[in-house]
Amino acid sequence: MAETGTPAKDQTGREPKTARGEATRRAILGAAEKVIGRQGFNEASIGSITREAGVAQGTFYIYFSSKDEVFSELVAEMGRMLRHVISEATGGMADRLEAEREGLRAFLTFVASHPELYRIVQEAQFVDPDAYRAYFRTFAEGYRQGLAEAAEAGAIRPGDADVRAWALMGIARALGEYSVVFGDTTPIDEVVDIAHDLIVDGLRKRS
Amino acid sequence: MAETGTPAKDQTGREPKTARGEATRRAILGAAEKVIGRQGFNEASIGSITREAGVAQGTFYIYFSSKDEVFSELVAEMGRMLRHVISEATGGMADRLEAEREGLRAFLTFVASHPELYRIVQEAQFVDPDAYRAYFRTFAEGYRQGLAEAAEAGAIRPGDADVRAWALMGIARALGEYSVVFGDTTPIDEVVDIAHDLIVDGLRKRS
DNA sequence: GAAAAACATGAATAGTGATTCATAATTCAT
DNA sequence: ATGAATTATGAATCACTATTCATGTTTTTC
Repeated sequence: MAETGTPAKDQTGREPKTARGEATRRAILGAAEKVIGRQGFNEASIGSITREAGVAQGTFYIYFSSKDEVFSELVAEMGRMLRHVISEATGGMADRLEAEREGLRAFLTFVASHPELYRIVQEAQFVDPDAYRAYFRTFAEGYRQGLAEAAEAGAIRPGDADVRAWALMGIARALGEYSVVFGDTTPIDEVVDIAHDLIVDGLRKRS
Repeated sequence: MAETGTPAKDQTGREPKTARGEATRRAILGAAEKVIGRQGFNEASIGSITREAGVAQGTFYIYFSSKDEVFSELVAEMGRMLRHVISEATGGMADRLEAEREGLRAFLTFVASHPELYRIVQEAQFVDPDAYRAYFRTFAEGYRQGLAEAAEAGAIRPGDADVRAWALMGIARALGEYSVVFGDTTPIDEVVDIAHDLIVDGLRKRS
């Protein structure tokens, strides 16, 4: 009966039923994150993943039904971790503009310490478009709501929450990429302050 | 601009020396844009590209030395076209903030009419990281300069031009993706106005 | 108008790597 | 302890596709 916890997908690689199996599955997932994050989806062979995990090639298929499946799982994991980290950071904040700042800081901090996961999400656009869109839609929807409520409450200027949500996500993403992909070394706190200043007050000079 | 015409790279597929060859090369490049843009780099086989172009498989290698090479060429082409379109749109503008608006509009318009090229640039991050970084660095540098000069001249509030350039590129990119990848149908002009309002005046409510 | 140069063909090659499977080892339940 | 379930192995399979090449066609050159 029970059978909760089962993602209800297809006949995917079955869940381990032993501590030993659980450990092996984790090892493979961790190795996949490392190897795919480093070499990209196509360069990362099942062989290189299992080698990194220290198991035989066939073992992979005990826990995952395909190369794509392990990838999707990583994308979903990234989404969960990120949402957790951000909501943790902005949880009790009353001031929307401050929440904006702290959310950005949490995002950039997380990304800096998980560059592999970051690359994986980017690549998901091509490897697993559904997972990619789900990832962004989930974020965008939460963001949109927050902005809409803040505008409603008069905490920020009114304006289309949808487009704003995408624009602000775009800033976060670009700055994450700036450091991860382009290797910029400006300290996160500085980047956050500069970007937050732009987000809050815009470019226009005031008299 | 000028340029010699010979990219000076390695022993790449040679340039055509005949009108006929020129036409074939163009056909292949166009087919590659269509097929790779639609199916992604890895799904797009040389066979599918040459079929689309209406030539034999071997013909591909008369003009390109590898699958990667045709890809790089497309990325470079996208960069050139985009820079041209944007500088065309913002060329004589005195007001920096207006230039910002028109640049964004030009970008979104271009992207909407060339969704394949857009996807290709995104994918370049994994297929040809050097081309990808070159593409963004070139944009970022131009943007940075524009912002720095505007700040210098007192046309906008002072602030780190580098981070701002990346943030603003991020907005453009996210909004482009919003329409191309996520199929949003909000008219470009509306999106531009909302985003420009945010860029210029920020989120903060003023008394 | 003939040899040369350029272009085109598509079947063959050749390397790759995801997935399967027969077999073996380990762990669990009783 | 012992049969059943679970987990692990890694060599073999199998499909796929980038690239090459020997040959044929078209265009240019003189």
